[in-house]
Amino acid sequence: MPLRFYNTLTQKTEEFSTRDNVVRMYTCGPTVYNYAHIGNFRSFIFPDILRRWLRARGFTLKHVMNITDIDDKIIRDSVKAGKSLDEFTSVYTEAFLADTASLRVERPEHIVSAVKHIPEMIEAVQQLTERGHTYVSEGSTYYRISTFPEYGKLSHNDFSGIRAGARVDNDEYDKDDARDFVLWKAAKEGEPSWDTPIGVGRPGWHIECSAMAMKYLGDQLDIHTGGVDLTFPHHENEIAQAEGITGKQFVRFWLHAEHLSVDSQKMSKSLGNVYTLRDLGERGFPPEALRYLLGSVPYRKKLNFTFDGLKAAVTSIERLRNFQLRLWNTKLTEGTNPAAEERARVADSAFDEAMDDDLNTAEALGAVFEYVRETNSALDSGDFRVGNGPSALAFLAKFDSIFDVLRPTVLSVSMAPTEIETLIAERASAKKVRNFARADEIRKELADHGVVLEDTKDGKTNWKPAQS
RNA sequence: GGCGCGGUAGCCAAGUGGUAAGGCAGAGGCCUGCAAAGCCUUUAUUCGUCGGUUCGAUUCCGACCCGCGCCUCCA
Repeated sequence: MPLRFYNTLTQKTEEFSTRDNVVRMYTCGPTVYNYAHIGNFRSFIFPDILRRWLRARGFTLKHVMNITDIDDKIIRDSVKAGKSLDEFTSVYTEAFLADTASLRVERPEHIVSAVKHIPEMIEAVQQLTERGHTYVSEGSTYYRISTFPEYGKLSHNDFSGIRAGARVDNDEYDKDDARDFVLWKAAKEGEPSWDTPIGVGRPGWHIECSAMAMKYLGDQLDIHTGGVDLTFPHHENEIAQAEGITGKQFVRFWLHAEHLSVDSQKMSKSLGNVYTLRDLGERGFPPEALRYLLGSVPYRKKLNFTFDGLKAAVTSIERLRNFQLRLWNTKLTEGTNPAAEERARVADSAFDEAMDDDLNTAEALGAVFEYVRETNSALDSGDFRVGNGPSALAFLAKFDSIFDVLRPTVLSVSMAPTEIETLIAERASAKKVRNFARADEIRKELADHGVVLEDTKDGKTNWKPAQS
């Protein structure tokens, strides 16, 4: 079966390909008015896994993500903090980039700042005006959605019941129609603004994504990702803007990531269940645990975050790492077992098939763990030979090229390797004379330094860092 | 009210018109001086409820119940 994704636009799972094997992809990035929480990261780990899988399937990526560094909340909070826009947003932009880096989220080819693209947004608004899609009211420019009959096609909302031209009373805005949205906001006292041909003011939120996406990716994108909550109105408005200008289909595939809840409830400050990556770190969880947890549930399925789930992720990762260590450390007998090669082949194709099916990571992991169990069993029985090593390591490497969790972030070992080896040798001598008390004492000492020992059948002792 | 998603073992979760992947946790066992790691057995006669279609439905259809999201800013 070919690679396929569920497309919000058509509400169907569709085969994916591009003419030139280049994927033009846009991801709605963060609004940098605070530290990102773990729910936000689901929306960024998803496109990361998507990127990695597309590359594994031979595509070249041209991926753009925006940083929204001008909007109402930013203005509100920066004023409150007594900081300039740039002073205020740069803190959270840096934090976001650091967090996503520690979560091993690959950097898109372009990370673009909204405030650095004001001219592009002005031009987009002007083009919409030329095409009769806008009107000005009290200095602000609005998009008149009655000029875009297809409005609602992404969110599958029917807006035909809303009367075009019916004046809507609204405390804040003076719009002709309730669904019209602002493209350019007239300047207000004490707020940052730009003096431009379309007036003194600042951009509306929606226009930045359309303008920047088209600047870097052209008129038509292959994939656009974002959280489900952005489907309406943000992405609907992006379509109205871009297609209002070009008359061409803006995006072929709209992919939306479901939300994360915490203890079955929406994250909110009042419930005290908003967690950041730093919070998890303080509780002893490394970033890859969150990465695994968020990646293990298919992106279109709601995910309920619990600390038990996070612990399970840690244990699962450890199982995979142990397997990798075993492959590295075990002395294998000569030869190649065809059955083991077949297992690797079956697991590999099951993994591919699962990922091709709209990134079914849960099923892909099922293939991985089944393979690990069977191969551990073969290692126990000696049915796994030297010649089977490469296919096993290759499969594990493929898994890790997508999930990227095998490399430990924190090496909690607080002892030099030579010293560890010396103690292991001393323990071996103690064991030889059945001085188990001394042997256990040494093992305890090493454990206190974050070192876990494993005695193997052939009398060797391996060590590994303790899990946090 | 409109649009959309979901209800599968203690928890997370995959899946199919033909009789329930995988992970975590629990229990028992093998291995081990003891551990660690690993393996084996065990844990859903059953997939929200009630009807229907079918030789056969968890999987299709209908109704209902429950949870959630969006419809204003939101990943």
